[in-house]
Amino acid sequence: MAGKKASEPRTETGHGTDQSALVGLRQVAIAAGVSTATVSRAINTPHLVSPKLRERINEAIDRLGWVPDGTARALATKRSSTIGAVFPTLTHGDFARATTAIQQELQACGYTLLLACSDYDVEQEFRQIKKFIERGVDGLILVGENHHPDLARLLARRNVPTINTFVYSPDTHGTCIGPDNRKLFFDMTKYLIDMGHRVFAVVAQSVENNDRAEARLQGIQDALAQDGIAVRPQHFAIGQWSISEGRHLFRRVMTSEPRPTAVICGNPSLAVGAYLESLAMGLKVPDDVSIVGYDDIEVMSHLPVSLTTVRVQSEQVGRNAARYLVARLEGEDIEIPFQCDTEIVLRESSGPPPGNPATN
Amino acid sequence: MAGKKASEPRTETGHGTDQSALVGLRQVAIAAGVSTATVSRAINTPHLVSPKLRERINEAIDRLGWVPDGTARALATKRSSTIGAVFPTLTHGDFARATTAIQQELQACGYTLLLACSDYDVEQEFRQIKKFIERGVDGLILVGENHHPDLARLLARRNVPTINTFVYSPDTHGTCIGPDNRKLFFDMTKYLIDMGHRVFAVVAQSVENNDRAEARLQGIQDALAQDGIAVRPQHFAIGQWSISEGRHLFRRVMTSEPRPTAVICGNPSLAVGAYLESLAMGLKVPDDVSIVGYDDIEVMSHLPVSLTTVRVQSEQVGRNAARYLVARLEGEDIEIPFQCDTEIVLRESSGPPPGNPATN
DNA sequence: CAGATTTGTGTAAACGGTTACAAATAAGCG
DNA sequence: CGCTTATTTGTAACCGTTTACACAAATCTG
Repeated sequence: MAGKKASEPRTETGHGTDQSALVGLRQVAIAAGVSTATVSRAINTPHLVSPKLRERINEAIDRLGWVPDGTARALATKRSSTIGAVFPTLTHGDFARATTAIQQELQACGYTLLLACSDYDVEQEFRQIKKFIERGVDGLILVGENHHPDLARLLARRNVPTINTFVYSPDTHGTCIGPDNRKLFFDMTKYLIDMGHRVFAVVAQSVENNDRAEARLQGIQDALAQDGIAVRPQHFAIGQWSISEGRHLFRRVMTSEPRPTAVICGNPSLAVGAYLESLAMGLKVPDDVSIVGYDDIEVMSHLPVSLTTVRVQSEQVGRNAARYLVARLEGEDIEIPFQCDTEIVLRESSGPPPGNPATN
Repeated sequence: MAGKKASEPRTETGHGTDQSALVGLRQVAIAAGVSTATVSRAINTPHLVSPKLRERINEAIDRLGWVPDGTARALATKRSSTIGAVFPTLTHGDFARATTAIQQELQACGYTLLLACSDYDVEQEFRQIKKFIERGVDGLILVGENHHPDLARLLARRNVPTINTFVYSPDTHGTCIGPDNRKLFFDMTKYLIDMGHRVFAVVAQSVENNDRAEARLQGIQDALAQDGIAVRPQHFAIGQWSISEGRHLFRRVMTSEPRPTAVICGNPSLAVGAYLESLAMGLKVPDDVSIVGYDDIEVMSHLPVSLTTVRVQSEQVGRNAARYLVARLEGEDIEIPFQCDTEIVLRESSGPPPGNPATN
C-alpha cells in the first residue's frame, strides 16, 4: 500500500489524492474485469450476481480500497438516506436525549442525521428546513406543531415526510408523536387540587413559539377552572429557562399575597431553582409549599427533598419518530404509538397544603 | 390524520410531484431563454452574468419555484458543504453546548452538520466516520485524540481535514482544540495541596476510550507526586457518569480510612452527587471535606454550598473547531487559538482541611 | 431437441448540476 | 477602422452511481 513513488514524496504532506482520487466504480469494474453495472449490483443486490464474480469484485474492491460515493448514489437513486432534524436547542436534556435516540435509530437503519437548532425561532427553523430540503433529506423531524406558514406547502410540494415531536393532541391534524402536554399538566394540577390546594402559582418559561409549553399552561388552567379556581396574576411568573430564574420567580410568587400553597414549574431548571430558593428562604417543602416540575432530570430525585415531576420518555419519542420516518420511506405504513409514555412521578416535594394534613 | 383513502384524491394528498419534480436547472434555463450554464453562473457567480439576464433568470427561478439540488451540485463540485461531527454522547452538557455552537457556526458559513454519537466506542466511532466519508463530508470534528488505528490512514487517503476537540496538549501531533486537561487538574490539585490537603480521594468516570478523563487523572497524580503524595487505592473510585454513582462513590471513599479531606470529582454529575451525599451523611462542606468538580453546570453554583469546579468554554471549543475547518476548506490557513479558555471557579465547597483553619 | 423461460452481464442513458473551452459580442486603441 | 483584448454566453463533457433494456447463456419443457 505504501511505497507509491513520484519524485520525492519525502514526508507527510499527505496528498494521498494522487491515485486514490481516481478509484471509483469504474476502476473496480476494470480491475475485476466486469462492467460497472455488475459491480453496482454486487453491492446493492448481491443475489443477482454470480458467486464467482461477486467474489472477484469484492476482492477488487478492497484491494483498491474503494468507498462508494454517497453523493453520486444519492443523485442516481434520488434518495439520500438522510434525515434532517431541527430542534429548538440541544441544551435541554429532553432534546438531547431525543436527538441521541434518533441518531441511534437512524444509524441502525442506515440513515444519517442532519441536525440544526432553531433556538425557538420559526423563521430560523424554516430557513434550516429549506436548507435540509436542498440537501435532499428524505424526511424531517421537527419539534412542536406551529411552524412557518409556508412550511406545509413546501413539504407537500417536495413530498418530504415529516413528523412533529414532543407534541400530541387527540385532535391534531399532522403527524406527531409525544406527550399530551395539556393532559399531563391537567392531571398534575388535578392531583394537587385533590390534595386540597387552592392557591396556585405557576413558574414557567415563555410560551413564545412553544406550543408545548402553551399546552401545559392550558392544562393547568383547565384543571383549575373545573373547580372555579384561577391563577392570580401575581402568581403567574414567566421567565427564562434557568435555575437562577427559577429562584427569582419562586421568591417573587412566594412573597406575594395570598401565599400560594402549590407552585407548578414549567421545566426542570425552574423546578430545581424553585426548590433551592425555598431552601434559601427557609421554607419547608412540602409542608409550607408544594413544588412540582416537568421533565425528570436526575438531580430532582437526589435533592434533600426529592421533587415531584412529570416524566416524559424523550428517548422513546426520538426513537419512534425516527422509526416512523424510516418505515414510511421503506413503504411500510406503520402506526407507531403516537402518544408517548408519560408518568407523574410523585416524590417528596408535593403534599397537602399547610393546615390540611390529610386529605388523601 | 385519520380517514385517508385512495380513489378520490379530492383534497390535500399533496402529490405535488406532478410537475414540481420536473423543475430543474434545465427548465429554468428554458423559461429564461438562456443556457443551463448561464443559470448556473447566475446562481454561483452572479457578477459574471449581465444584469439583464440575471434579472430574467431570477424571475424565472422564483416563478418556477426552483430549488437547486444540493446532491447534484455536490457531485459536480466534489464539495458537499457538509461537516460531520462524532461525539461520545449528547447528554453531557459540554458536548451539547459544543454541538450547538458548531451547528450555529457552520450554518453561518453555509455548511450543514452531520451528527453521530459513538457512545465512547472507538469501533462505533470509526464506522460512523466511514459513513460520513461515504456521504462526502468536507471535514470532520471528533472528540479526543485516540481513535481507531486505521483512522489516520483513511483520513489521509481521502484527504479529509479533521479536528480533535476537547483535548489539547503542548506536545500533541494532530490538530486539536480544547483545554489542557492534564494541566487543568494539575492546577486544581495544586490549589488543594497549597491549602493544606494531604489525603485525596478521586471520584471519576471510567477512562476507557476517554483520553480527556485520563489526562485529568494524570494531572491529579502528577501534582500529588510533586509533594510525594499519592491517592490510596481505597480512595480511588471509578464509576459511571451519574449523580447516584457520585453518591455511592463518595460514601465509599469517605468511609474508608484514613478519611480524605479533599474529593476531586471527574465530572459535574459526580460532583453534585458527592455533595448531595455529604449532605445526607451530615458532613460539613468544606469544613469536613472539600469537594471539587469538573465542568461548570448551572446547579453547581446554586446548591446550598456552591461547588468549586473547572469551567471549560465548550461553546468556544465548538465554535472554533467549526471555524477552523471552514477556514481550512476555504483555503485560508488560519491559526485558531487551539487552547481554549478555562477557569478554576472557586466557590464554597473547597477550603482548608479540617484542623488547618488558615493556610491561605 | 426446438422453443420458452430463467438467470447473469453488459450497454448506455439518466440523475441535476458545474465548468473548461469555444464562440460571439462589446470595448479599447494607435 | 482593422486588430487586440475583455466580457458574455453557449456547447458539451463530466462528476460517480444506478438501472431500464437488450442480449447471451443456461435451464426447463413437452
